Amino acid sequence: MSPTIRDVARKAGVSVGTVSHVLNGSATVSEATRERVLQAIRELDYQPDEAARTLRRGRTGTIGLVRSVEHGPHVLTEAGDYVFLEFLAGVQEVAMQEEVGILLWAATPGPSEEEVYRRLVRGRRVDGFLLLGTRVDDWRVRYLEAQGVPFVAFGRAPEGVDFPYVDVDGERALVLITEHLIYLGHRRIGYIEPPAGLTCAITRRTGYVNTLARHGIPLDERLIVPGGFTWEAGERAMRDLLYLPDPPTAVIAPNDVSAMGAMAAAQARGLVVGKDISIVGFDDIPLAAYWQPPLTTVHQPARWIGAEVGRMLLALLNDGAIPRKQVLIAPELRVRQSTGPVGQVGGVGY
Amino acid sequence: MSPTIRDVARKAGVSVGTVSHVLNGSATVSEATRERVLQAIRELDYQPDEAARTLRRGRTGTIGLVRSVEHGPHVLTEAGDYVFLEFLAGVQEVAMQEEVGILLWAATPGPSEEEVYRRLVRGRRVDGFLLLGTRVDDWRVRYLEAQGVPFVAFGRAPEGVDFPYVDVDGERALVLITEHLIYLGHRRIGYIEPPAGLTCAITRRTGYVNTLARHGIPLDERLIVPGGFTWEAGERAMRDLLYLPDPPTAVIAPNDVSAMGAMAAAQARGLVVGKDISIVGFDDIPLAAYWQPPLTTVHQPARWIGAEVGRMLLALLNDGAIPRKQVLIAPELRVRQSTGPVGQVGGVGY
DNA sequence: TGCTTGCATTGAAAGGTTTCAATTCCGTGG
DNA sequence: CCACGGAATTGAAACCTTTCAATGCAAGCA
Repeated sequence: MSPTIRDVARKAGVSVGTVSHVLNGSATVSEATRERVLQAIRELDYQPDEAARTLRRGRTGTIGLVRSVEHGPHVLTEAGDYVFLEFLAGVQEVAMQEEVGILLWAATPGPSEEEVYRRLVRGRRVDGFLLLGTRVDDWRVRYLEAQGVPFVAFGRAPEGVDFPYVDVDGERALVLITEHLIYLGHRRIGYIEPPAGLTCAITRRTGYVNTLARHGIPLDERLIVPGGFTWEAGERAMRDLLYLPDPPTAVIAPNDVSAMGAMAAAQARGLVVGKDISIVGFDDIPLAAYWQPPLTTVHQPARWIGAEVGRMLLALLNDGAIPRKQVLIAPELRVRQSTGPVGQVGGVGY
Repeated sequence: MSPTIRDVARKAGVSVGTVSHVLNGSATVSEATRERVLQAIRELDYQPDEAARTLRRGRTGTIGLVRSVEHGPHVLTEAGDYVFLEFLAGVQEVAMQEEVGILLWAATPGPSEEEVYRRLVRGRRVDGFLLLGTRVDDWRVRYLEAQGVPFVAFGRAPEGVDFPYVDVDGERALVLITEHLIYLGHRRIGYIEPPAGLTCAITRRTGYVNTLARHGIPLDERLIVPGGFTWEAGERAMRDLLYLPDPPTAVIAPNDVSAMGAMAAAQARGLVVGKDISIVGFDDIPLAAYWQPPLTTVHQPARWIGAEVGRMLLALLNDGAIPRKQVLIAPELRVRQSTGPVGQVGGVGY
């Protein structure tokens, strides 16, 4: 069907080797034959078969991106996904430029996810991986390192582990958030945790806990509730916090979408967000600034991170080395109207 | 490095052919040898090389999805992207189930996009394509049909063209929207168009124009302004409409995000949305219901569409045929508070 | 016993490229 | 006129599977 390199060779009156050399610049070819070969390629509309190339070269020109999704029928598009969208946009920008493909896969963490990675790696379908959201004890990291497959992560490496990544400094971010709330007069600050197991859960909590301590505010364990990145998780956590005998006057959510869910729960209780209760998010998704009330949050340049992570992986693939192995971004707090000075304590009629 | 089928054969004491048959069930293999082969595979942690498979089989197990992006440094994540996100989630759901990969690429419409498709098709990198947003005169459709490459589109085929697609009936949607506004008493209804060139621009406009006519409302060309799917496009279009000597009392935007931009522009003029001016979106993105004021819009089940389109393509690839070639979804109007009865005409103080 | 049948297994070709060692071809210097 | 060196080109192996025709073998039947 499709013309092969052999057809081109025949048409141009040269050997297949020569055509290949023209294609790849792998040997000097005289200008005359070069032109003849290119002409034949044009006339036949020839395009090298990528499978054959990959087989021979051992490189695919593709990077892998496996999305971790939870179980259930509607597994994807949980809220972290607005960040995913931006991240992906960044990755695509450099992928487009460098002419590499992105092989997108989805898997639920656990054995089936491991199977996916195994298949992609051992089946040689990709040259390297982008990891999204690193975990404290990350099987993927161990596996890819063991197999010698390059990867770069969006998400900090846990203590004692060393791999290339880009991340916003979550510990520092929580210092900023917590101090902001303390300066507003809050002393009972609720903290909704990111999903357990993620490295960001550790680092952020450290920032929260240390800042309270530094300001002489005793830690109340009941103010720390498990959470997740979804609207529903934020709603639920906020409800739990408001049920406390001595509820918080401010709440820190693990991301913007769950903060919005938390807002909804607070408003359902008749609270005015930014006045009766302060709420802080994380990510600064495009809509955060336009939310009612506009959401105080930490800016996460997901698109830039995506592009950077992509560039780092490509550098790793092309040169085997990387200019700067770990990039930790200083967080910026975007103060908006969802946070405000603490009101009359306990005066939130219920 | 990695073990090959030959290693497995040697270890199990059979020929490579037999191993392949075990792998693919392509011939009857006695239970005893079968078990021996599987054992060898396990011990070696063997995984067939996908490039070699693809080369031999002529199938990649991958479907292509090329995102059309506009020029500029920040090309992606224009607003259609919330829909893209949901759409992608749907596609990924079935891709995960059927164990096929998604090869994601990005290209700006024009010659470079054509080049991308050519490379993917002729380089045999994918088995088929998913098209996102069909155009009136769509080079991609012509090319893929000419090359005999299967594809399914999210977006209706233009008049006289026949290919498999899934879409919400845009014409009917605009009938619903326009009638809703007319019932609320509006007679000057602004219409912001989707980007020119998309098939949906044609079909939707038809619905708008016909409905006005059916209700005896004369068409005012000045109320139809060009637009796009971005926040900024909505803002700009709304500003233009409000500058008219006799501005509209209701405005229809091409999607939710541009509707939000339009809202911002109206509010900047001191108008109360839902009272002084009604605004309607399209898509019903997850945040539309939570917007202030909640946005009246047409629901577009993008996730379901993604899954359906994926299923259709896989059916096409596996069976060469498809149960139902074209799926046109009846639109549902979600009426919320961004639309309301027409106020005192012209009384919008400026 | 000889022959057929059917199952299990094998060997080798084919798929399309890259790459390496080998060859051809020129022109130049001795 | 020969030898040599460098540039251009070639041929074939290698990458790893799948698949098809062929082979081996045992059992069943006459």
